[in-house]
This record gives sequence, structure tokens and C-alpha cells, in this order.
Amino acid sequence: MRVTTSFPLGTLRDTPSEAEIISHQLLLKAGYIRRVSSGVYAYMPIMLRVIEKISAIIENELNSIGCTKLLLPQLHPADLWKKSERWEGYTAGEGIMFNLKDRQGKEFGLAPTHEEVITSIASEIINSYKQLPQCFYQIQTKFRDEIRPRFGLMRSREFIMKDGYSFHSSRNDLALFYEKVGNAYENIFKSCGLQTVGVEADSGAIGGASSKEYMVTADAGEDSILFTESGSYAANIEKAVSIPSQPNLLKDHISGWLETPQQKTIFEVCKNNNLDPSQIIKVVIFLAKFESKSEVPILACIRGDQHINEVKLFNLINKLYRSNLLNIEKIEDKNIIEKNLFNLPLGFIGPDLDNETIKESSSWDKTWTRIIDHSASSLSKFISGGNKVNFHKVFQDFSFASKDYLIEDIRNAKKGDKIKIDDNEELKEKKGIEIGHIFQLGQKYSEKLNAKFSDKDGQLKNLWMGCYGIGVTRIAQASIEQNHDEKGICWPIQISPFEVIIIPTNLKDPIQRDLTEQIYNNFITNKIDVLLDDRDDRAGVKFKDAELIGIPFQIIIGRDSIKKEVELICRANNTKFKISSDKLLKKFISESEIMYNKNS
RNA sequence: CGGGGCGUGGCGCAGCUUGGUAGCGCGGGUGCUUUGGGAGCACUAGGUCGCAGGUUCGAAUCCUGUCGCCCCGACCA
Repeated sequence: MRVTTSFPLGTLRDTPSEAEIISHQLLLKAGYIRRVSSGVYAYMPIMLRVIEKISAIIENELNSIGCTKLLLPQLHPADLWKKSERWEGYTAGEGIMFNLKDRQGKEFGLAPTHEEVITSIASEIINSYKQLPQCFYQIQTKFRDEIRPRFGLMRSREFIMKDGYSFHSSRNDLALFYEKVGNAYENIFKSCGLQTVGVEADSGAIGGASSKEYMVTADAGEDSILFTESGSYAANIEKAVSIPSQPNLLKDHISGWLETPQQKTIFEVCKNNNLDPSQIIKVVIFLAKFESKSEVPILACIRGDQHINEVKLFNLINKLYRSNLLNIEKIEDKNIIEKNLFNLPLGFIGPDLDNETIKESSSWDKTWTRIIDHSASSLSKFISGGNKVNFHKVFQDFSFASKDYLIEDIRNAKKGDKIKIDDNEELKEKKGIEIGHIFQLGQKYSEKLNAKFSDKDGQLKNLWMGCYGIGVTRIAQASIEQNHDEKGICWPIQISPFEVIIIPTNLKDPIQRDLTEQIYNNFITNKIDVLLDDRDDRAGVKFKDAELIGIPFQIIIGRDSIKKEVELICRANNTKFKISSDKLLKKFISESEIMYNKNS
């Protein structure tokens, strides 16, 4: 490709002010993407080459474990999503699915994911266990109506994703294939030159049993991951389970009521009464809203030095009730409290808050669903709200084990916690960018969509399913987050838009010009991804651009052309080789091979 | 949706407090000089100051509304 005639670069001198994190700034500054609307980007030619390289790596690896590529529609009829009972949850209220009506008034959604479509199609073509297992995948634009798109391609409303769906005759076969995909994923990310961690994850709205996320570790990441140094454990903070630190037990002589005027937070109560947060039980109230329109008030208790994990809480409540849970939110709004609750001593609530606090006139469930975290239930003596404004009290031998209280894990694990009682290893925390996610869905979708096959005994059974995602555009940006310096991007060679860029420093010099053409043609003939910066610009400009766009190798053609000598420079570590032009190709091939092997 | 900030040429910004008819740097074009680290000089094109109302003799500037964008939070395969 020649910059002047077929590959305009579109780099910017200044960093656009809209970008906050480095990878987003570089994508814009180096001319890879242009913003069209909030969370909607155009991928410029140079970006498309990166996307295609990543896609090729993915395809290669998935094909090798027997997956088959296809392409599914992006416009999905609402009926299909109503069958899986996801239409309401994905469109109404907090819905993330763009949806629209055609001229007949028929409803459609723009697909954020394809379980429904693939399941209905697969069930039409799969009839017998003899056809199993099968795995179909596609690489395609997905849509999500993000409330707040941010960080460029990291959280955008339109993005390219590889999504795959597998079908199996048994739970066991699914589990085996899931492992296989996990291995393929490790290979894919390695081949992309990325450092990733596989972590246990929450399976979220998509549902299903087991789920694993692949994270690129980077400070700009939006997820927190907890792991042990030895690698024995790694999980998303949403999912992580740990042993809380030991509490400071209350002294024996403390008992009865504590007057705590205006002390509504744990911090204030501790400061004014010389207490430790682990001696207090914090009570937080939530409202759970269900698809069936029913609303259930939740009383969640946890030790004062710990935090409630709302994902765990959500999953727990979702399991507890029949109807689909839409969301849970903290009850904070004064109007809502006044309308539904009676004399709520906000800031002074205890675990024994009376059901009488819920007004008869309220549309809510009339009893509190009481959930106590293990960290709280194990305290035999503790301080909590007195259910009376300006008072806390000491609870002694309070029995959470009675039938009114559910003792569960609703706690955020945190760094410093231990994993096992007999193991001293502590959890560490890092930020991560989720670039892949694999799930064992089980039979959730095949049941809803009636996707069956005949087993060996001729019996109709529901298909077992897995689903597997990789954020293609997210990989591109995450890679920049991991591979850049003060000059710009340093692509891993495997996903770089070009392997090498040729920079003639002075094209007016006929010797340089001829040598440039000769080298360029030679590289093209040898099927090397080469970009020729044939702009009639000063050398400095071309050097800066080459560094900014991050091509791993540069060939500088300059003064020594007369001696048929050129320079080969490695972008990442700035090693330079002065070399005769007839040995250049060979040298480049050996150097680039080293780089390919090092990264993968 | 709550809090904060910003919309002025392709990009980065000044001007707004105190109204007087738009400016700087970079980028673009042309010419000459220069040519291994974002060149110099000269000339030049390009903006209904997000949009709509209002106040005023006069609005980028003041007022009202509205749209868009960014950041924090809530939210999130």
C-alpha cells in the first residue's frame, strides 16, 4: 500500500480532547477511528486491517477445534426474544437492546447477542445425537444501548464481536467442549500478543451454570479481578468468594443501648463510640422489582467493615423467586420511603426491623426478605441500629438461624482476604478489561425455544448449549493499552495493520527513489504486509507518523542509498540494523520471525 | 437518570465577566528556500460562534428553551 495513492493516514497533530484513556487517545490521534456519535465509531482502513488480522487469528483457532463460521441477522423479531423471555428484560426499563417497529407495527430488536436466533436455527437442522456436537460462530457488529458509552471502543454502542454457540447431547460433552474453547481462547489471546488472565465470572443476564472471563490486565480496566500470586485462584470481584478477615470481638462489659445522635454511618458510630467497624452490623435496604410487576423489599445485613456485592444479591434473589428479576435498587428516595414505609429510622436500622414498617397501602410484599451475610451471621455479639432514630444497640446471642433469616454470601471479596482457612495466601487485586467470556448455558435456551434432538434411545431431549464471546474491537484497543510508549502505539506484530513501513527520507533524490521502489516491490512480491510512506514530506514528519501508528518495523531509506545501504528499525525497542539492500528482505524475515515467536 | 464540565474553521484553543459585527497555534492550498526527527518566508482558502427563540440600535458575549459531546456516579454477556 502506498500512502499517497491508496492509504491516507489521517493522523492528528493534537490529541482530541474527548479522549480520556491513552488507548482511546492514540486510536483517534493515529487515525484508526473517527467518532460518528456517542459510542459509535467509523473504523478507518488502517483499523480494518487490525480487525481483519484479529479475526483471522480467531477463525484459525476456532476452525481447528471444529467450529463452523456463519453469519446471522442483526435485526431480530421480538417474538423470538419473547419465547426466551428476554424481550422485557432487554428492552423495558433498564433495557440494553435497541428496538424498533416496522411499518406494519411489528417489533424488532438490534441484536446484542444471538442465542435465540442460533438456537431456533440449530434446532431445525439438528435432529439426532449423531449430528452432535456442533459449534457455530460469527464475527459481526453487535448493538448495545449503553447508558453511558465511554473510552472509545471499550464501551461503545456498536462493536465487533465474535460470538459462538455450541450444541451438545450431554452436560458432560458440553463441559469437555467448554474446556476446549477455553484452551483455544488462551491460544488466540497469546497469538494476538496479549497478556490475559482467565477468571471465574458471574454469568449475568445471559444465565447458565459455569462461566469464565478473559481479562487483559490494564489500569484503565473497568473490572476488578482478585487473584492469588500462585495462580491457584482468580475471579472477577463480582463473583469472587473469600474468607473475611477476623473481626474484633466486642468486650464483654458493653451492653444495652447506645445513644448515637446524628451518627448515621459506620464511620461516625465507630469514631464517637470507640468501636471497630467489624463490631457493627450494617443493614441496607433494597427493593427488588420483578417482571411480573411485583416488588419485594429486601433487608440485607453485613459486617460493618465489609461491602455488599449487589451482583451476588441479585443472583440470590433471582433464584429465590419464580418471576424474572428485573433489577434491585437501594431504597433511598424519600418519596418512595414515605409512600411505602412507616417510621423508617434510616441510618439506625437493625436486622430485626419489624414487618409492621411496611404500610398496608403499599404495593410491596408485606414482609422483609431478610438476607444475612456469613460475615454478619457468625457474630454472636454485635452492635447494630436500634430501629429508633439516634440509637444503636448491642445484640447478644441474636439468632440468625431462625427461619426468618437467609444466611448467604452477599459479600464483596477484597484484597488481603484469604481463600482457604488452612492457606495463608492472600488475594491481590488488579484492574482488567474483559475481552472474552465463555459460558456453559446448559438447557436454558433449548427449553424455552423447544430445541430438541433424538438421543440414542430415540428419546427427544433438550440440547445442551454453550456460548462463547470475544470482543474483537475491544482486543484492538486493549492491546494498545498494553502496548504503547510516549511516541505512540507499539502493535504486537500479529495484529499490526502492517508488518513494516518503508520511509524514504528524500524522494526527490532519484537514487533513493529507485531503491525505494525496488525494495517495496520486492517486499510486495514476497507477500509481506508493507506500507510505503511515499509522501513528499520531511523525514521527521514520516518518522513521527510511523511511530504513532505503531508499525513494528521501519525501513529507512536515506543518504546511504548510494552505497545501497538502508536501516531496519524495530519500533518497540528501537534496535537499528544498518544493512545492505540485497540482504534486507532476508534480515527482515528473520527478525520478524523472532518477533512472531516471541509474542506467541 | 443524578452531579460536574464543554460546544467558536479539519484539530487544539482564546475572546464571553464589562454586548460594538471573530482571533491564535497547528493543519489545508500556491510559490520560493529547505530536506535524517512534526522546517522557514510570502501569499491564500476556510467559521450564519451547536440550534431556536428573546432582550437590544447592535449578541459568540446577556436571558429562556433545546440538542449534542465529555467526565464522575448509577447501569453493564
